[in-house]
Amino acid sequence: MIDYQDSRPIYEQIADHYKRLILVGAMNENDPMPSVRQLAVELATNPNTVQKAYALLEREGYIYTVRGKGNFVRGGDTLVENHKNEILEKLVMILKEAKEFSLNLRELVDEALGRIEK
Amino acid sequence: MIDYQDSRPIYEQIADHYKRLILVGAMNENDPMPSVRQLAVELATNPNTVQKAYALLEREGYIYTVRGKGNFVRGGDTLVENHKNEILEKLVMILKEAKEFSLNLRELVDEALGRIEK
DNA sequence: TACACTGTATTAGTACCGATAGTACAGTTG
DNA sequence: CAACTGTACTATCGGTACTAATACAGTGTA
Repeated sequence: MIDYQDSRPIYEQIADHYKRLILVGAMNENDPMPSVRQLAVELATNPNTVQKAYALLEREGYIYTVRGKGNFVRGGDTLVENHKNEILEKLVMILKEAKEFSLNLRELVDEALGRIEK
Repeated sequence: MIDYQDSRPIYEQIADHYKRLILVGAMNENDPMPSVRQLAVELATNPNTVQKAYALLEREGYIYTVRGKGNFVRGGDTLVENHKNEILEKLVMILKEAKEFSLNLRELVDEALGRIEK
């Protein structure tokens, strides 16, 4: 699951992995996350690294923590909605840049969509 | 021109500044760039930092260097075209992610465009 | 209560990056 | 030759990101 060739930090890879599982519906509300220690052993990394990943996920609203018990998946449509907004934000940023340089936004978007459909 | 509050490195800010000037047409083909040493003095920074910015601009095709003479703006439509492609790439990346999570691309794009028009 | 599990906090080591500095080299122009 | 261009290389300093080791703290249960 961890790709050491990948330049992205381990904690980020872990976070993204579970973010994906949750958004896709492979994990549901209140499902327990693996314990910090257990996952650290599995991934042959340090509990702190896992913890950093979990902290990130918590900040972004994907999981919640109960001291002494564990981490659990936070459910609801809010998650999907938040994720959608994240993507929307990025999209707006890029399009704003394009607009600054007088590019034709519609044309740009259509071209992009075209490349994906295939 | 340099914003020390900005977390982005100085050399990147310099590069972006001139990239913008060139793309917008404020600088034209074969216009001379300020000399490395001169610009360093102006910006109260180090010649090496400016050089790093110029090296970046050269790698990306925005300027060309003539040993002993200086750096000059590389012109032509290629630049605008390249920049457009850069943006297009980013756009495709984001939309691909959105698609993975079964988001409605058209809807997403329209929402983004809507936010910009204002 | 004791133990085994959970997460939390602190500190330390390592590595990398950005910026600066100094110095030396090389081509161009007048 | 002098004064300007860019180029190359090395060294250093400071900050920050990442990971690790270790100790601390809450929860649940036999």
